[in-house]
Amino acid sequence: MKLERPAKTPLVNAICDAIRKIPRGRVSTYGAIAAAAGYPRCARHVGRVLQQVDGLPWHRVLGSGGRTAMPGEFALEQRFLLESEGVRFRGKRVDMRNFEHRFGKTSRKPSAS
DNA sequence: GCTTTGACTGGAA
DNA sequence: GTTCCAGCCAAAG
Repeated sequence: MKLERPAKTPLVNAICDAIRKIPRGRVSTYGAIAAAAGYPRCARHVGRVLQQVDGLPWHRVLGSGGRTAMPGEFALEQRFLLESEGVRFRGKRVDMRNFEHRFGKTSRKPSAS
């Protein structure tokens, strides 16, 4: 099966790939995805890619600090999907404190400091 | 090739 | 604690 790749540019392709790396039950931020894709200053484009490219877990993508930038209904849809994956919420925001995915970095525990 | 826009970010009110 | 303003960067028209 071929994965849809409407990415005409490496930016879209990189962001698309980065989002696919997010495991289930985990979330990430636009800035983190953009940075993982190689464009740390292009967080805005991450959101644009999510709309252009379908098949991506857009519900796993949040704004900085877990703040959602979307309209109400989309936020509810997103929240429902995340809860289905086991992601907990902290009031109106996602508990990124423990559910933020790290690209390339092994989420190792602070054994020593 | 220039202009407009955008599912963002971070800081200040 | 949340909401508003201004800045950044690349893609689309």
